[in-house]
Amino acid sequence: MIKHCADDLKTLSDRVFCHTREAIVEGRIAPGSKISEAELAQTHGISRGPLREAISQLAAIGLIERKPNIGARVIQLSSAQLLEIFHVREALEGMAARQAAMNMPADKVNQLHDTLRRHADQIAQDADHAYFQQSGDLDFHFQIVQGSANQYLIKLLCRDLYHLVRLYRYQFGMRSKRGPIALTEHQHIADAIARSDGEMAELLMRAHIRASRENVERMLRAEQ
Amino acid sequence: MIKHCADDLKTLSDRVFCHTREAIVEGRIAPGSKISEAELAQTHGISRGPLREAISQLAAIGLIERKPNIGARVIQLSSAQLLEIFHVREALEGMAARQAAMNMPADKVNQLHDTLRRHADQIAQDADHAYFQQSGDLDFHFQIVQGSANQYLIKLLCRDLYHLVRLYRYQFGMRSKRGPIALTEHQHIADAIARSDGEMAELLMRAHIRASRENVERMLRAEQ
DNA sequence: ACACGATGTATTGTCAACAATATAGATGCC
DNA sequence: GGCATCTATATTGTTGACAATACATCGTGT
Repeated sequence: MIKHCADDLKTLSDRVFCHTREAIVEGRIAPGSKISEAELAQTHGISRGPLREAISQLAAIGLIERKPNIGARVIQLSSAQLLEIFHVREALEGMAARQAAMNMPADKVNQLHDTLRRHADQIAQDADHAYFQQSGDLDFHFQIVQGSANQYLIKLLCRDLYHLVRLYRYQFGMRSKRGPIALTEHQHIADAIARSDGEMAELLMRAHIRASRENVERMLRAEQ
Repeated sequence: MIKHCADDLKTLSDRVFCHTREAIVEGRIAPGSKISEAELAQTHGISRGPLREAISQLAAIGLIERKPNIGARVIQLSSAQLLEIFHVREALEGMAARQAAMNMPADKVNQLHDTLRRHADQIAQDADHAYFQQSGDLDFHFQIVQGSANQYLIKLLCRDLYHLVRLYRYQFGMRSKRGPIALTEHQHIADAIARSDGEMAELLMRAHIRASRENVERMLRAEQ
């Protein structure tokens, strides 16, 4: 299970940043809603100084949009933006999978397989695969990105992009039947990494994300 | 020529962010040097409030590192980090070139060719190709990324990564003889985009960045 | 009834003082 | 002499008040 907030957050702005990020991502703060500095400061019991820094950070990772003298709003992903994110993920995570195949140490590969076994169990039990889709999926992707050993890539994906992914899952609230299929794809990717087959790992990862995107596209079309 | 600072920067923190970013990227603030809030605030004639927001933003784009209760330092790119950035660029700009081949409007393609003609002139005149390497090269890459029409990708590259690229060029101060070769590669990429050959555009862009990286690797080896 | 402008209110941007933490230097001890 | 500890200083984190900007309300004229 991923820990989204480090627990050694020393400054107020870091703590509020992290809490507010989770609140946004989990939909407790509605998409598109305005963020009032005074109000948020009061709910957290802090002054506006550190709060504004937290808001800056949230804007930096793209979760809120800020306009000078006007204020900050939680972003509302359009379907176009959603697909953009998928395209970027395809490029970056494809690369991550390739690098992971080359750099991931044996014990981390074992951990990856453990994770997948847990996911298989959960899918067997959980009829509508809610857990897997919301949290387990990202768990897998996280581990691979971490395995790439490219710090810049890790920061890009784990610090910024994945929170947007989490946000859209709440915003669009999609629940496909892809759970079991996705798990199989995950297993094939993990196998390629285990054999240090970077080429194949990238190919499979790209196909996996593309399939996920195409699934979303279908659902978007069906929606209207 | 790229404009790095928008001129409608309404708030103090935005202005100081932009100025300081340029100062760091151009080496006027030494890599690794500590950033004193009081000092910087005084030189800009502002108070520490907005200055701290500017520092947060600089940390968000990765130009400085900040530790709670200790302070902020300008980053000092290790050669390993430099190569990481090249790898990420290869993936992202490869994708950008492919998308640009599909989405770039005709007039923008013409502009791209104009830029390359100007670069050819400059290389013919400027014996050591200083201009081209420092500024012209990024000019070309900027236009292609813009042509991808993927807003998230554009933000990723233009807002964050390119400033790191500019920084390393000052930090490592490399001056290779690749100018003319790079220009040729640029022309081939532009041609592929003009024919809407996305596959080829990506291939050529990746090769171009890879060649650039390998050149840097050679120079790093030669240095020690 | 509608458009435009003035006024008052709410919100954001900025500042200067205060609190908390870390760094540097001096002192004492082994 | 080297090391730990305590103290003084400098730097960062936080706060509440003030200034500037945007928004809503009301009024006026056509």
